[in-house]
Amino acid sequence: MERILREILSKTRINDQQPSTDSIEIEIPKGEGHGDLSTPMAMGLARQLKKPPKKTAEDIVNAIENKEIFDKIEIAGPGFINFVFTRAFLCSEIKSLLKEREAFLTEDIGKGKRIQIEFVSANPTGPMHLGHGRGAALGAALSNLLTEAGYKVEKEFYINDAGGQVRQLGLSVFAKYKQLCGVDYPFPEGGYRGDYVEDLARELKDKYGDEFARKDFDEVSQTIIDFSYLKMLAALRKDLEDFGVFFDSWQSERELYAQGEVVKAIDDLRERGYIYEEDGATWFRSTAFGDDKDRVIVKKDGEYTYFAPDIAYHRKKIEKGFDELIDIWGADHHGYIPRMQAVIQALGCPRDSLRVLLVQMVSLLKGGRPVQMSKRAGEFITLREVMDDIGADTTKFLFLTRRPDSHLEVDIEVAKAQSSENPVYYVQYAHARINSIFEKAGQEAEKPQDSNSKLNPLPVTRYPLLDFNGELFNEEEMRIVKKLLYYPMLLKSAALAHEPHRITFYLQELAGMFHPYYHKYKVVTEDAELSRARLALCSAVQVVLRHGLKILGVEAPERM
RNA sequence: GCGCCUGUAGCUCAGUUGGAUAGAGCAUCGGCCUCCGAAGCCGAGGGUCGGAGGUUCGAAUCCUCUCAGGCGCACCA
Repeated sequence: MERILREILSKTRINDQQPSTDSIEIEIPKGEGHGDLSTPMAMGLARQLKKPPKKTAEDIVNAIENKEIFDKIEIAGPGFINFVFTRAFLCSEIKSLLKEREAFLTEDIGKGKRIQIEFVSANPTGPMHLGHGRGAALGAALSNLLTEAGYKVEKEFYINDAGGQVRQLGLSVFAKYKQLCGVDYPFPEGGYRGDYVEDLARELKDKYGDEFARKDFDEVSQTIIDFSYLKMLAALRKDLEDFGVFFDSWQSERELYAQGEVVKAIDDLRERGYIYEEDGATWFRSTAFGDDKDRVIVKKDGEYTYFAPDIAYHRKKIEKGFDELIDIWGADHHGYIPRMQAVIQALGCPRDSLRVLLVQMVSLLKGGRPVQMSKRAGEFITLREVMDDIGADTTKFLFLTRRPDSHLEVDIEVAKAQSSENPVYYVQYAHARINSIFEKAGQEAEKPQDSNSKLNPLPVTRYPLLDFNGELFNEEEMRIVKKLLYYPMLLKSAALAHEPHRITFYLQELAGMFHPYYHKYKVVTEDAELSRARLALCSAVQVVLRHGLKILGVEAPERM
């Protein structure tokens, strides 16, 4: 309905000026009594035209040609124009929804533009914590959202398999392995201490026996490191899949080195004039694009800094020809944004072709007490544990009911206690409930009817009920109708803002309208025509719930 | 010291990119299953939007200052 209103408004001429389609703001009024949709456009226009807002609003209203779909158009407050649609129009929109489904719910704002989203990218040196889970839930939901909005999305995981981290893992496993072989060996400073390190050592011994017991780490480091990190990577992947998160592409850091991408990237920047040597090191002039200081990419000792492969990595992303890049990082990396955007600009791309979304940390509580989350200490709660405790759907929903940049506290005890009354079930329950309404309707339809029943004898869940009489809708039903018709607007704004959590809230609101309605009115009644109308509404609610849940990556169960 | 994020109901959080009278879920209290699913419904209480100025038709939202918490400020990854 927003689309149609926008079209109508864009055709109005005020003082020979035609407002551009994009400049027209259309809002969902907060409270009732301000129309079904409203626009503050007169207030903005009034300033330009130097006329009173109310007068401008009148001019706009007078310029509207096609008024049949409106029941009422009011000018209110300082100059809002409030639109009330006719029941017939709203119902015809619901019919379109039932008929066109996804096509009705979504709008192609992406126009096939290609976006790459890189997220999680957890080091393969240990299990994922809740912060990774938050990033995973967000990245997956965002890519679903943007896909629905008409973008071509690629999901990528960057594997840090080249640096000191995986070496540290290898060293830790090696130390444990030696100990298992009965050889005294010091555990590395700052090594990884989790139980999984011992598990890896044991698996290593199972596979290779005492083969490495008398060797130095340097002699066998590659084998040990590869063995360890590949196992960890496989575990990460399994956890992510069980969490319902899948990637299209896995980019290895090592591969960037092996294929000469790192050297190429530095050469490229050098040609563009952003590389210089000083104090025996090689620097990238990131200050040219607003960074605090220039950054070293090759150290005095000839080693690359971590930043070098990151440059190569992002250069490769650009080469792949994406229209927009999105990186989802933990908030503790926010200091890298300026230098990464400097890279993008140095390579000739506009600054905002890379958008970095920060996911704030998740602090974990257990019965009100903070849990230390250090890998060193070896005690931390993993995404896997939480998932196993309260379920993947609940966990995802939990993350997606928060803005990504809000600091999130999760009390694991509370989460467990609430798992059976979690908001996710509230939404899923509405979906399942509608399903059982249709089962009931199906049974009723199969019963031998004595007289004039017009219930559709077909399996009603599979076929949209296009033939219903919207005149029969009561006030509550009309409110649900409008709520459903707001969904496409919401989806669009969520996609533009890159904020999937808006969908989560919408779904709770929609379910929050459906459940009371269900309690108050019977859907399947003696009155066949009324039943058809109500079933149509239920079907529409279900279509929207299913669509929203799908974007969030949460199951829409038929039964619970 | 500098930078980024966050301060909204007892708790956890939304607030449509500056819109109209600030919302939800938990928690608390009181009710509802012969009736399409009680993972549900109905009702009640609860607020100086951290604080102070400013911008304008209009501010929880934008600007300045300030207080509190978190996180960053490497030739570590």
